[in-house]
Amino acid sequence: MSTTTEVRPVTRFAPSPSGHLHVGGARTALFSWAFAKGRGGSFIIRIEDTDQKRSSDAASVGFLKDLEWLGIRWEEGPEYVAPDGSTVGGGPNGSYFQSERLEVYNRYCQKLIAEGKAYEAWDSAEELDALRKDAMSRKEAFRYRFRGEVSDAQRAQFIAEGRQPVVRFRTPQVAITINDEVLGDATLPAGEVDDFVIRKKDGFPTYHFAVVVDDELMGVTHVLRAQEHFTNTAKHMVLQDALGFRRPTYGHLSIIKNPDDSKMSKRDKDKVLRKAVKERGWTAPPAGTVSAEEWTKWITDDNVQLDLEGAIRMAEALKVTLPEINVDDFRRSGYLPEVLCNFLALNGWSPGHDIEKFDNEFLKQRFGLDRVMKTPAKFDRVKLLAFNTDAITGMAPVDFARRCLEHAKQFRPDYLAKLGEAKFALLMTACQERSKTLDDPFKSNAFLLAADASMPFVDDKNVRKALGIGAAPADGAKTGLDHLRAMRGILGGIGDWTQHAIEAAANAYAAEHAAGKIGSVAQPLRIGVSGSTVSPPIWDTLVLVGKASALMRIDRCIAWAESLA
RNA sequence: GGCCCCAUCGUCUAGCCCGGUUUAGGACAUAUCCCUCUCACGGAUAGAACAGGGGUUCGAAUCCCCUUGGGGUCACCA
Repeated sequence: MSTTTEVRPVTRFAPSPSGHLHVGGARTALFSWAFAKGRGGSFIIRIEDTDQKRSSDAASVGFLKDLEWLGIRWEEGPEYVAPDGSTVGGGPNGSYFQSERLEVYNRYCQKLIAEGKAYEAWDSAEELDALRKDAMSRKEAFRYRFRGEVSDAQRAQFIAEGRQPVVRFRTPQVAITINDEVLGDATLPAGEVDDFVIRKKDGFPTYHFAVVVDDELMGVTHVLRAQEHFTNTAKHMVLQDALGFRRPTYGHLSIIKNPDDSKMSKRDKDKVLRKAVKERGWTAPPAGTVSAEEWTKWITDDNVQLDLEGAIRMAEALKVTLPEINVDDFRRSGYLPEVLCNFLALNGWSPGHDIEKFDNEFLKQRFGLDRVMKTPAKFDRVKLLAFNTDAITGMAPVDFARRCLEHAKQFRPDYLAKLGEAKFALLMTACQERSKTLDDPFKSNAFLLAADASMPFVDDKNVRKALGIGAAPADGAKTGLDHLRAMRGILGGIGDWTQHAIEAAANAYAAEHAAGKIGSVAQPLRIGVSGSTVSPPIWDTLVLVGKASALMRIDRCIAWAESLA
């Protein structure tokens, strides 16, 4: 028993506080979770909130909901009540917020100072800047080194000046070999790591110090994290040695990039909006998007980000689509959590044997560090969409309907209100095979929500062709508009407004007047009730719109088409 | 710039560690055709890669070196 307990891995996901989970973070969490859970171990979440400037508020752990949605649950960490009522988190090694563990870090920090392994440094920001500039002028990387003992008199003088010391680690001047299960071993030459800060002047530990102390105290055995931490690992290892801690196994994951090779970032949304604004030459915010002050700040400083609601309104005004970056963005767009996990796992890992489709259970059983990719992956939304499409078309109709209903409650309440239960169910059956996301039934059928008296008709090539506008009909042949006029009369006489009855009437008409070509009748009807040449199957569409609305829309369409001719 | 790491179709990748079984496999995307009331789905077919150069070897995508390209890091941010 005890021997098996010893080999059970403990992993953790340790983000700084955020309201949203970024896809890169989601993948790190997924891999960490899968690694531990597949080996009977446990998975911890810890909040790295040691930066007081990025102060945390209530929304600071909003990303927990995203993790839960993905099916990633944690044994230890912040407590979270899932939508199903169960509680996730808690645990014996808390607090899981670093800002609440200051005395722990101080204890170890004092120990290092007492042993001469760390020391107070009193340099001001200006002095450090000067040192950096100096190093830069010699084309060298700046490395802080112990600058000599500070006498008691000097120390008193600094305190009198109101200066606050930081604590720096006295890094041994030896070569340091980083062991990494993904990237392999790498040796940094002696002197490469400087005397880095372990306690800031505000008394908070730096990331490097807190992470080392917590990983030890929480029993973390395996650390999977972003590749940007790879070189930092040397700092963590010298610290572990100085404190007499064991060394966890490390694995550094490559970053996820955009198709254009840029690093995927939350700023990408603003990038898209700024580009569109620039192209249109807008100098003021469109009405109902963001305030003038927000606009000014945003447009003059590329580092300023619009909040999500503002960004969505702006995107609508600009008619651009915001890139999905956060897990919640994908949820909003109608992606399935199991598909997102599957696809995320494929970015940087593969099970081999040409297996691509799998669930988290499979991932848990098969995931290992030996098959993790060293190279950065580009996030291919098109392939993600294809995976999502496959999952949706392969879903039992009842499941599709149920999940769309959940989605609609959350993001499309207006469709629910307008359609009612029966028509909502019909929309689901009519849309499943042509839906790529849970949002498609709504996103691509906005005409269902339109008012009969004002629904717009698209004036494009396809519409004109289907209606026969602008082109002389072949000898004696009827135009689409002619068919529409005739069908208006036939439809008006149908008492039993069902797909079957409508189709039968249309077929009979087409057989006699359109050489049996139902398409030349269906398309004008489609334009009539939806405003364009694209909709769900036409008989379903007519039922969804309803008889009265359909007739009214067709009348308006005829009048509109006549005005074009 | 110093230091560290990486390199297979357009993209995600299999194969590489343990050289020959590879005319380098799969998926997404692309092209053409078929199906079709629109859109989509689906079916069929096709094109598409070992970054470049040196070695080692009977033989290299697989091992070694160099070049080029890419990434990370060099904060009192994580």
